[in-house]
Parts: sequence; C-alpha cells; structure tokens
Amino acid sequence: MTEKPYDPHDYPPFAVTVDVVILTMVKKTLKILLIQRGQGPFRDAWALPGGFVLPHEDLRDAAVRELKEETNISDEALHLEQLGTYGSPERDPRMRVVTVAYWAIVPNLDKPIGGGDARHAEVVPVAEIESGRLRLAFDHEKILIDAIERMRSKMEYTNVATNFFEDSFTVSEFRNVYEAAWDTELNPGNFQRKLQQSADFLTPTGEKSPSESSGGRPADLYTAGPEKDLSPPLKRSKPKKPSK
Amino acid sequence: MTEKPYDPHDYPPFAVTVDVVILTMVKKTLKILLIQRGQGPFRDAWALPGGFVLPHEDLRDAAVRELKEETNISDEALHLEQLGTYGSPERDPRMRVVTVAYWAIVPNLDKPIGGGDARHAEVVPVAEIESGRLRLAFDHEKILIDAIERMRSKMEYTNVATNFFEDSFTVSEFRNVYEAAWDTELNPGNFQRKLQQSADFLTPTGEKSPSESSGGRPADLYTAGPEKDLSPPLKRSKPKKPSK
DNA sequence: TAAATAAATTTCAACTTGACAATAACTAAT
DNA sequence: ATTAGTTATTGTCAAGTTGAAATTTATTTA
Repeated sequence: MTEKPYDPHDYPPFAVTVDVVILTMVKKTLKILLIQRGQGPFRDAWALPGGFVLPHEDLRDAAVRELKEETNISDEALHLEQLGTYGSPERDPRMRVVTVAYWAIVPNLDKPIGGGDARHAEVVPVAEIESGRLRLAFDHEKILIDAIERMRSKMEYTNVATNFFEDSFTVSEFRNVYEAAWDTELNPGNFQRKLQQSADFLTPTGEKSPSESSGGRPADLYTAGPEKDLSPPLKRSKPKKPSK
Repeated sequence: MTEKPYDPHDYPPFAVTVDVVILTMVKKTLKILLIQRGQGPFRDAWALPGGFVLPHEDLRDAAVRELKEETNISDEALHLEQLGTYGSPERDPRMRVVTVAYWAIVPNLDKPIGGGDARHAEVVPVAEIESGRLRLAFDHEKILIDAIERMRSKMEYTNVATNFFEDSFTVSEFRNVYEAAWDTELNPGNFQRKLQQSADFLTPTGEKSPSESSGGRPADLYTAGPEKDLSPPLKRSKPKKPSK
C-alpha cells in the first residue's frame, strides 16, 4: 500500500470477477463444467462459470453465488480453493477486468445441471480441453490448464481426490479416479498398501461394497480420514499405454 | 463470465492493488521486508510494500514496479510468484480494495534499502511477525502468515531456497537456510546425501569455499541445478530445541 | 606435529518402493 | 454342488531410501 494522500478518485477503476473451475469424474473420464457463451465477445466459445463480484461481497461468496446461479450447484461441502488471479490488461476486449479463479472437485454430476441461467452448461472431457481444439473465451484456456495441473499435484499429497465421491468409496474406485486424473496406470496392490500405511488417511466404514455383477471379492468401503496429507506423496510416474 | 447485456457502467468499481512479501536471510535469521506507514489508516503500523495497479499495467509488472519504487529492489532474477488474492469487503476502511499478493526470496539484503519513497523500510524477523506482537496494517498479518507457510512448503519440494544466495553456496550454508526457515535441526550427513542423490538438483561449480578461520575442511560450492524439483521431498520433522 | 574444526563419506538397521505372486471372497455357468 | 471367472486384499522379495551416528578427509591454529 502506498501512502499518497488519499483521494477516492485517485485509483483507476477495475472490474473484478470470479471464475470457477469445477472438476468431476464421469465414468472414468475427468471432465470440467463449461458454459457456451450466447453473446458478447467470444460468442459461441466455451467459458468458465463466473461473473462480477458485488460491491460488498467477499470473493469466495461471489464464486459460490455465481456457481449456484449459472449451474445450480450448491454443495454444502464444496471445498472451493483459490487458484490464482488473472489480470492481463488485454484479457477482456471491453474493459479492464481482473478475475480471481477458484477451483473445486464435485462428485459425479453428469447432466444434473440446468436451472438458474445455465444457458448451455456442459461437462467437457479434460482431454478435449488439453488438445487445444476447443474454442475457449478470454484467457480461460490458461486458467483451465493451471487448474488441471493444480488438481493433479494436490492429488499427490492431499486427500482432495476424495471429493470426487458423494459418499464412501472402495480403494479400486479411488484408484480409478487417480488413473483417470493422471492418465496413468497404478499398481493396485502397491496403491492399496500406500494408502493403508498412513492409518488416518482413509477411514474404513466397516461396510463392504456389493460385488460387481461380474463377481469378485466385495471391497471394503472408506471415507476421507482425519489426516488430509500424505507424506511422502504418491507419485505420478508410469505413463499409460496410449489408447487405441 | 456472465452474459448480461454489456454496459460499461454496470460493473461495480473496485480498486486493485498488489502487495509483495520479500523474504530474506540475515545471518541465520529469516526476515521480511516491511514498511512503516506514515499516514492514512493504520498510521505507524507495519505494512507490505505495494500499491495501486495502473490502468494498463499487468499485475506482475505492478508488483515489480512498486517494489522498485518503495524499496529500490530490482533484481533481474527475481522469481516473484503469486501468493493469492485478498478481497474481503472490509479489508480497507476507505473503499473496496482487492489486493493481489506476490512473494519472493531475495539474497541477503541487510540495510540496502532506501531510495525511492521508502519511508521507513526495514527487514523484520519472521519470529516477531509470527508472535503476533507486531502491529500490522489491513489484513497483512494473514498475507504474511500465508506467505511464510508457502515458502516453507515450497522449500520441501523445490529449489526456491537457492534464491537466498546471490551466487554459489556450500551445502552447510544451504542447510543453515533450511534450519532457519523451518526452525529445525537437520542431520548434516543425511541432508547432504539427500541433495546428492538427485544428481541435477545442485550443480557443483568445481570451486571450494575457503575454510573458516576456525579451520575445517573446505566445502564444495554449488549453484541451483537444472532440476528444480525434489522427489520425494525433504521433510520438516524434528523440532529444534527451544532457544532460551 | 598435534589438536581442533568442519565437510564429506560410510555404516547399518529400519523402513518404503516396485514388480508381481498368492490368497480370499465373491458371481455365474455348468 | 462344483468349477471357472473375477476382483480385492495380503504377501514376498530385491532394490532403494531414511535416520542416527561413526569415520575419514582437509583444513587452521596452537
């Protein structure tokens, strides 16, 4: 903060917005919630849900509100973390806009979107976003790339990935989430051992999941434990064999 | 981004500022650069260097400029990372201000401050900030706590700590920086071995540092290597014996 | 030449990892 | 009821990493 004599008209006017990256897992595919723009610049391009922060509104509250308005998501337990702030002078052709980006993982929302002013909300596979073939508004491609990387690295050393589940989950389901998010294959036995050796990372519910219709031993169910960090962290390693 | 019909007067006016947390090491003590406020609210309290972002200025550029103006620091190699954005509606009593905080480590600056409008810049020990006894302006205490924690955790898995040095350094000097920053003691042999086993983390210069006047084998000198990450990371562990 | 000092290397047991084998607990089809 | 198929969980073993501490190396000062 400078200490020039204070005059309310001194400061240059900025618009401040929030944008939210919502990650979810649909049948072993990592997807992100985007909205197709109906007007303004970047018409028909895909954009992140978000909008202007109100004059007396906290940033995080704005993110929660916009998410509710635009996509009808209002998870009590939404973990919503700040990702970063994007403020290049040319990022919006109309005016100077600084946007504060947030991200969160939500449990499986396939098409439960709609309501509010969700013009054309859809969950788009991350692979499509990463391919660069999708037309994205503003600097949202950069925000998305950063969010995906943030999620991938937080999965190494925290329990964020438990947020992909509404409720309890099996170790296999948990491993599948990692494999999809990292696009790797992980050794099932070693993955299980690693999670087990930090006793408080996952809490067993005592229940067992019903076996698949294809048979197999029923799996133990877990929820996120009190210990939120994993040390040393999991390693991404091992590239997956390219599909088809 | 919402898609309401666009009107430049629609958006609420915000001031956007940047604040910068500069960390440095002065003789085995971790310190942070603060400025004593001369006027306005929080007069005489300590504050972070920073100020308004100019209308066509990028956020990072604003941080670099304010740092230069207020503290005369203009390191070419300044690594300056974004820390987070703080925008609580009550954080500045005068008006709505959203501030984007940055942080960086700079090599040993004891009193090289001054020049510019550096009213009363000083480097303050982190212990003093963490004690809560220092009167800090706005929400700068929170920003500082976050920055300190960010630095501590990035030291676990990256080479950021090499930025405490102007030039080359010995393993002991490097270890001292870790011990001061984490307030721990680290086993010298194990620390050395850990750094060595990632061959590209530190690059030996081939030079040797002159022995202390107290004698002892001369230490090999190193600079930051091409590999910026350490995996698995270093561990903080081992609390230091409380000093008197 | 003998301490004293500090850096660098070694030792050794305990633990963790990676690859993979074996066992357990189920379902579906004989 | 038995057997084959499937999936989860536990075990094995060699290689690698860690934590604690000792040893060796290269200096300076007495």
